[in-house]
Amino acid sequence: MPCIRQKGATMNITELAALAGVSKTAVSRYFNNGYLSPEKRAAIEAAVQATGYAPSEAARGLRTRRTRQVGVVMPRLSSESTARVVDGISLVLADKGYRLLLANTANRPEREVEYLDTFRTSGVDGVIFLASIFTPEHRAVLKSMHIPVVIVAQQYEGYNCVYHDDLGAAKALTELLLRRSGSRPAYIGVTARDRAAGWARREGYVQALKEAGLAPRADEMRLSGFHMEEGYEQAKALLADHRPGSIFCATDSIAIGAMQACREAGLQVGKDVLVAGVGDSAMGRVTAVGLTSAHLHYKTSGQEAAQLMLKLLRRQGAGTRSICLGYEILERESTLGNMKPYETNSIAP
Amino acid sequence: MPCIRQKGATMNITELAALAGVSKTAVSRYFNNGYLSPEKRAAIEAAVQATGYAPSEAARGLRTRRTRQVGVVMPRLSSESTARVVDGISLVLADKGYRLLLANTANRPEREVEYLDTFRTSGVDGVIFLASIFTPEHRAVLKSMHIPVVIVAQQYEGYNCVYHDDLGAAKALTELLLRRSGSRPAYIGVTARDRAAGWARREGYVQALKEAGLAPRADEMRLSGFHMEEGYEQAKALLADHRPGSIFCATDSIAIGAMQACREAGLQVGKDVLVAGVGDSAMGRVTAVGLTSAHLHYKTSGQEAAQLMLKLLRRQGAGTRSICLGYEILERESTLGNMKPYETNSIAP
DNA sequence: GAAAGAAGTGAAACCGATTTCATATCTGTT
DNA sequence: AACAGATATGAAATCGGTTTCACTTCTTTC
Repeated sequence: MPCIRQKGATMNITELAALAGVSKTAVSRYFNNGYLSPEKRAAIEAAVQATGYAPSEAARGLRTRRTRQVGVVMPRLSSESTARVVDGISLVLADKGYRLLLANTANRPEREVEYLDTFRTSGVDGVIFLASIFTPEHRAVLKSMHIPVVIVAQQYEGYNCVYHDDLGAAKALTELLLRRSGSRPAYIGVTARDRAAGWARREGYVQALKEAGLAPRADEMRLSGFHMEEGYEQAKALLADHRPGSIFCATDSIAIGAMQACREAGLQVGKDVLVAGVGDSAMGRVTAVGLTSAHLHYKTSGQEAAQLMLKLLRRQGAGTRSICLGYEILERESTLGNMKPYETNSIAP
Repeated sequence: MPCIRQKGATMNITELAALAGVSKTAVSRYFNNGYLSPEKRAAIEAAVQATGYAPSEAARGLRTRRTRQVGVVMPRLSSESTARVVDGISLVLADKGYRLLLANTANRPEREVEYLDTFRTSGVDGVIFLASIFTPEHRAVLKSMHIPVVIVAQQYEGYNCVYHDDLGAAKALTELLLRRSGSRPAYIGVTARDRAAGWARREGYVQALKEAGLAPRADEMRLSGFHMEEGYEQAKALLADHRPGSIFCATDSIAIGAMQACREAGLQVGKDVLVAGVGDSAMGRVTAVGLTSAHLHYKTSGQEAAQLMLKLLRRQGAGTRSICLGYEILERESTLGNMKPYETNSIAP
């Protein structure tokens, strides 16, 4: 009499083998494309169809030391750019049968190290790291990992990186502001400890100024946080001191806060004062005055990072690889001045 | 002479036990709070500190049948509401030592079923399901899962759910539009197969009309997709037919598209035509005319779902539980008419 | 002071797969 | 006809933990 499995219990390879009338080795071969006669293959297939059996990932992982899981460490999910990157990663990985383990550090850098360590011990096959700042501790933990690591949005020598041309984008936008306003743009940015959004974008601004024969001035450069409100405060302070003809902001959120401050100061954005941001956020496309920004290919960077990870997991290629993605300047009303727009504020993509 | 492990190799419990001079049973007890003398505990602690040893999750999971992983199935990450929910989930789960396995269905419902099945076999301890539509296949797969399931953003009898009062929010907003405009609001929504964002919000609109003694009219109710562009198109068509005094939109994205269409038709939003949406998106807070919307507690719903999941994993409480979260109406300029605002369009939260 | 219970211990069985190994049966080549 | 190589097979070892079990020692309790 056949043994009926209890509800809730899962069948194992031995039982399935018995059901199909083959050895468990044969069943294992069925799932791993080993030598197997067509007859056995068919018998196993039928048994699998009938029972819905699937091999235990835990047992498989124990023996093979591969979990088919990739860990992703990120500062926070509720940020448009991060969400887009993770979206890109998940699409590519899922396609290749990898699962994605998420670690949300909620903007606490100490947690980044903690999670990297969790991943090291919990047996993921690789880690994709959406870094913001990079401390010696980060370096130490990354060194101690014996699995592939890909860093997204930041460039670090000796690591596999997928990043954006933050400097180029910032420089191009600053040049645009210079041309359109005919005067020195001010700057509102974030901490330089964030080498991409902080340092590189500021450096782009500085280089553009210098190449125009202008020396950057500390009182025209302000440090803000990532939130709209902080951009608003810094812009307010800036407008109280000087009255810049234009403001380059390191992120769209800051720029949107800045535009609000300008409006409240009685200035017409896009005319009296020009504003540009970076990131091409959904918000910047629907503001009162459309925000000029640089589109960074976030989703693509996630996809590229995942592709790179897959290559590393297949042990393809030696050494580390760096992929730099470009940018695209989208000019909207916030920098029009008296010129014709390159692109108007439209809801079309 | 002590055996030096090769680089890249991980130590196992037997080796650590040897190093600490105890049995592997003792080491296991160390990590699972079993009977253990203080002396042995100290010896093991020292060995763990020295080597950085951590038990293999695969081996542990094989024996215990618990992975400390919770699967999350969601339609897409690059949506503000979804990202906020997942953010909430991850915060609570991480805090309790659970890891989060992400399945991004990229808006393809057939993938939802596929991923639920993957989770069933890959040994997660529980599944949180951010459902949009619910087919018989969904029901079948969910029935066949012998692990806890929590459904977020939708309410289904017989399942553990955390959802929003979509009907109430829609009704309240429609009533607000009725009061402010003094005329019949039109409606732009999404497919009723989505019982929360589609059916419930439409029902809220219909109920508000009926209670005001008005019969809903099919030609004033239009079906849109979730994208801004589709809201724009539907609003354009609506404005070509009638000229409604106000439009209630099932989502903020649709509403923002609709506002754009109104503007292009030469109508002043908030005066000639009132517009409201649902979701309190970041975009709606920065539009030319601030968008009146209902704040839904997305992050909280993620946290509640995770809490509920933890309870289920601890086998606490019998039967299923449903948690309904409220809403908060945020009135901005898009519905002002000639009234004083309840809340002005400010960048403050 | 005997019995009952709690605390502490390690050998061995066990979880469910993959991989090794020894062996057998087919091809196609010399 | 002998041989090499590819195909096919299943018993047994293995991965690294947890759990069971049999047993010892130390407290309480009556």
